[in-house]
Amino acid sequence: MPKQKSVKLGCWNVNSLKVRLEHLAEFLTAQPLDILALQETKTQDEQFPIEAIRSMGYQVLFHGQKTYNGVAILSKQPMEELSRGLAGFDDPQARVLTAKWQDLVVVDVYVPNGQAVGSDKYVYKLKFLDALRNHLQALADRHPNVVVMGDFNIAPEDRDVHDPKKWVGEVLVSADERQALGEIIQSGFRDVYRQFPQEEHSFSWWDYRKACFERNAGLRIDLILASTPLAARCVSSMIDRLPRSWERPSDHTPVIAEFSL
DNA sequence: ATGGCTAACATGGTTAGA
Repeated sequence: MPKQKSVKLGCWNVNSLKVRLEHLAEFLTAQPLDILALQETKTQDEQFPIEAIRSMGYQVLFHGQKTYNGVAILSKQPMEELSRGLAGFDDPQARVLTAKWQDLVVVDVYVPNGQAVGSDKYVYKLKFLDALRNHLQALADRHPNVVVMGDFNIAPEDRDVHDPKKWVGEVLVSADERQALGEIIQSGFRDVYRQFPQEEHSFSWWDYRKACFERNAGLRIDLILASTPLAARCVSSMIDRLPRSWERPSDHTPVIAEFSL
């Protein structure tokens, strides 16, 4: 019987890696995760701060572009890059990175925002989610332990929304995108945060405007989804609000899950 | 009423986020 070990994973939309490097170092000192998936690095690969990440004690894979989007996976132990983007979904936007870490397949995802229900960007969001479901299905067919984590830009349920009445039908909560997320989950994944008792009004993103963080007027749109066999090995999950309280923060805060493997 | 912040790119004001 192999010895059980604890593996801690997290995801965080940093809203510019360059601006948030000090916060990242501070966070990883407080929460020495085994794997951290970043979104919105907004960094071209040629300019990626490999050395700064290395000095934090982490290896890193990255898939970026100029100005927008960009994803990166940090880990203490070696990883192998499996793919960039989604098979069969030709996309110039750098939003998905898939890697193998020991027996785990890790998918770092930055789902499109969608701008407004019915817009071109909303249509793109739904197509992206369909391609993401296919990507995850193909991975889960070959690997029992798949985790997909990042900024989904969808609040799964009304309890993930500070004021559901105000948000009815809006992008991030609308029926079609919730349905698309539901299809991913129904294909064999679990939102591990909800496997444990959590405080009401737990959110992962707060608008910079109108003192939303101070009023806890937020949404839970950053998710860790684990394949069913892996989800059974999840022992805890939490949102770490602390980095959102720091000076000049990202508008998102990290989400963490611990597994017994 | 379409604002209110923040970041990138650029160096003033637009694009995008969510």
